[in-house]
Amino acid sequence: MHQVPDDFFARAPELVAPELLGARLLVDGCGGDIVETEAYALGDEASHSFRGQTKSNAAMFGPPGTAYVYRSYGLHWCLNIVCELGSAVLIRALHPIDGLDVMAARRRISDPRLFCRGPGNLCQALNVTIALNGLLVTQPPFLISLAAAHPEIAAGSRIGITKGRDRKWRFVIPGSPYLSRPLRPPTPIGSSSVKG
DNA sequence: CCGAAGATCTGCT
DNA sequence: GCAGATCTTCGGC
Repeated sequence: MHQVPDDFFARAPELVAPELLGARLLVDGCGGDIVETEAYALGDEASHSFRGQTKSNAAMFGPPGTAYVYRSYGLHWCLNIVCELGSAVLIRALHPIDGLDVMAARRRISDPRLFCRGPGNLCQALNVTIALNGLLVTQPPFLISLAAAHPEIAAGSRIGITKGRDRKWRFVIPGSPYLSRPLRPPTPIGSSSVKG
């Protein structure tokens, strides 16, 4: 584990996203190791930045390393880390390690595999809300340490989007029990399943 | 000015 | 596998 270099996030999100796998993400000392990320680029029709800067997505146009937190479906919060201008990496799941009892209480469940399974659950477990929007993830209450060694990485289609499904910008540690969904093998032509 | 859509999650069938 | 919960911005009329 080591410090994040100053220019780490000042790159294309599809390069940063796989490198965040295995990194430890803590918020006020609570969190664990990232096992699933997705990249959203500027000019990417699936990205919130696609139609330009607005009030709600302004953090996406902030400096690299900025936290972009948005509300999803009126209920959940989701955490992104801004990369080069107008792009970001969505943190989708992590392996809970520190503050397990706190996360259990926030999530009101006891199975650690479910604490941070999916972007909404992750934010509930780490107490990430709009209050953290616009803050730098290289500063408190955030703490990010990159993995000492690169873990095994696999890529697939992003989840829950209707546009931009062609890009294989979902990155996971294959076989991890903490993924929001398992990574499925490439879908044969003509299959009923579309999601990867 | 109004309403459709949305980077989700849970519980029930 | 699917519908419902729930809210806010922004795009279109």
